[in-house]
Amino acid sequence: MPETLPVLAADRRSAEILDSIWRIFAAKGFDGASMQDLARAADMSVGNFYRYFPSKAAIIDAMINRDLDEIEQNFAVIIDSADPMATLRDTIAHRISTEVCAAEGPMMAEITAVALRKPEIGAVMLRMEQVVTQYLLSVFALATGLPLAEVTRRFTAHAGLMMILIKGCAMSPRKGGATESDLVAVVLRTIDGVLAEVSAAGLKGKS
Amino acid sequence: MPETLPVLAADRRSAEILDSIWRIFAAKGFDGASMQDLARAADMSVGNFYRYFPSKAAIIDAMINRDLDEIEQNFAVIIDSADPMATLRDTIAHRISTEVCAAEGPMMAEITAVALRKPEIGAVMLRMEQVVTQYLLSVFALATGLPLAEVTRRFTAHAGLMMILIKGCAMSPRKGGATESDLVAVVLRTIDGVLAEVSAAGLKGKS
DNA sequence: TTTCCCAAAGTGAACGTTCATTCACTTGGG
DNA sequence: CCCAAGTGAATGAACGTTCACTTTGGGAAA
Repeated sequence: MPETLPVLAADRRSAEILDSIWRIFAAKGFDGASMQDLARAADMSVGNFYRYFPSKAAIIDAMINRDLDEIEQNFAVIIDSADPMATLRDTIAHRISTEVCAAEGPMMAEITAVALRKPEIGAVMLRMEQVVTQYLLSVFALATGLPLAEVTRRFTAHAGLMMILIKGCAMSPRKGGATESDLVAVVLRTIDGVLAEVSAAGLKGKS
Repeated sequence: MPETLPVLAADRRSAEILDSIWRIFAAKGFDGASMQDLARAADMSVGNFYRYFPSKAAIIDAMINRDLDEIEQNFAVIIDSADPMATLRDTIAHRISTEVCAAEGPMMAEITAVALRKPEIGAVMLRMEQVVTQYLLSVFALATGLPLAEVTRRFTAHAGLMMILIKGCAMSPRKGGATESDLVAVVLRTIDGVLAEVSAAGLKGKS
């Protein structure tokens, strides 16, 4: 094994680095964080840091793919569960929750802003959203029993709406550190409405 | 008139400057745009630019208050109209529209990111959202005939949801330059649902 | 009318700092 | 002994900010 192991080790190291620098990125922003800041946060010299991430864009790219990996794991659990639709709802409810939003909001906002500014990053983020959309549609298809093509045709926009709501919760301004729980409740109720609409299409199709 | 006129002139000049630099800010971001970039875009020397905006935070502050002025004018039209609820809906529909979102999205995303990162800017943005919320609640009160206190208690979160949807539309990633019209349609339908819920409370209260 | 004056508007070179990026070098495990 | 991992000083460009200076225009004095 002269090839796969070193590559895996380097990837693991990259993941460790992302762990240590993400708070710096969230606190100072894409342009505000200097390479020396990031290297110091990762406990290494500037020169060595460049061996892992040759540019800032590469860091954001890696962070997005990192989030994507985590999301894929979440969806694996959802799809394998007994009631995928209910598990999806619970997962979203957790992601919407005040604490999770406060932790991930600044980073999401930063990446969103950069994605709209730099086309290269925008492409990466668009691909990520498309993957998430595919997963959501898979769950919809599983829950309704409808063919994926029909679900895609009818509910792609519904999936997009759900993502907007989730992102919106994370990025809404905080009064004293937390999004108001009332707002979270209403958003969750709206998501429940969307999911109910999808489920209803399944029942109608079956009857 | 030795005082009021000069002040107004300076404010007008500041507004002109904001007009010329906002595209630079949207394209390069808060930290990415240098003072020399901004001064050049405003067609003036660096030193003179500092006379109008002594810091970047002052620029964002001015931009937010600028947006707020525009929004207040919109709401003045809405509240004075024959059917405030319907006019509100049309105004939102226009703001959600693909072209408007593509134009304002990057700037909104940038400000949102900065607001979550710098508490001083976060405070300004929070105040802005609170003002907008107040206006929305005023329209709700006007349309339902319910007292403002009750409307505030029952529908503040609804107003927050509407703002999340509007921001979400502006900041969603674009495939080939525009948000998909399907998504816009679903979002608008959701907003219609929220407005209908509010209106229903008014009918119930009256019957 | 002409002259003069002064405050406001505007200039841009200069300063010290910080940045991204490079590279000759050292370290350590196999 | 070799190669990947790691170092950090060095470099030149770009940054924010300042400041001594010039230009402009609208009255007051002549």
